[in-house]
Amino acid sequence: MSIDNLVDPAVVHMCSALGDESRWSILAALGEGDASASALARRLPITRQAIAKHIAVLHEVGLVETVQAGREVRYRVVGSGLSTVARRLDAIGVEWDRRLAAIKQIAENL
Amino acid sequence: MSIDNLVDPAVVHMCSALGDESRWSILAALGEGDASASALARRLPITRQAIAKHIAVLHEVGLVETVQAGREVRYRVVGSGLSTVARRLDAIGVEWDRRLAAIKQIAENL
DNA sequence: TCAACCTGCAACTCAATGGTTGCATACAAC
DNA sequence: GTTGTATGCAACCATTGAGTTGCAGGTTGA
Repeated sequence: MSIDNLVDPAVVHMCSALGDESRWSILAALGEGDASASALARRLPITRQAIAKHIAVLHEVGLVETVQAGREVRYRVVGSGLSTVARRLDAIGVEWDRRLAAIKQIAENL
Repeated sequence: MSIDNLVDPAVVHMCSALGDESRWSILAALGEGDASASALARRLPITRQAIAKHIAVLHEVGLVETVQAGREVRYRVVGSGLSTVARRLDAIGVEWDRRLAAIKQIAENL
């Protein structure tokens, strides 16, 4: 298995989405239960529009899903999205360590 | 266990570091074996200085380690770093899904 | 009808960052 | 000693992106 094959653009985008504190705050807030953008804006120190942009990013990578509830749009965390990227990262990490161990053994046999 | 306790600044920084294509290219190149910044610059389409900055970021979050080899500084991937963040992400994802299932069950019991 | 919401879109500011060039330094080899 | 190569630091540019304000369109309910 090649390392390059393990590098997935989807994983990069997912990590990019997760590399922001505000986005984690939104995810944490949604962890208390589904909420609309306006509801989140009342609890978080940023505006509704900023939250909307963040949620768009999170939705794009599949970390949140939308639930239409009357006139408002509620958002929900998709926990399995995190688990998916976690498995990918772990696989890559294991592969790297395996390769490193192989190189080490070759060096010792010299 | 609270979601907020699961949100770790170290994880955010790690994800931020992994949210860049060039950084993944560097990691992939290092997966072929340890290399110096100059050596990487010959293989990648960006300058040595750009690579040095990226490696500084990767080193800061513990994804690469430095190996002094004479006058040159070689870099090595730390695969366990990926595995660590993977476990954290998976734990958070599982917790979110568990909570979501609990909410669902409460709703069904109404 | 009108007021109070929620939503969406567009334009703007401002800081962070990916990338560059340039220069100075240090070490290795011929 | 000189040449070639490796590193480090600083300044600079261009782009991205987080966040804001402002405005317009829909719903709900009094």
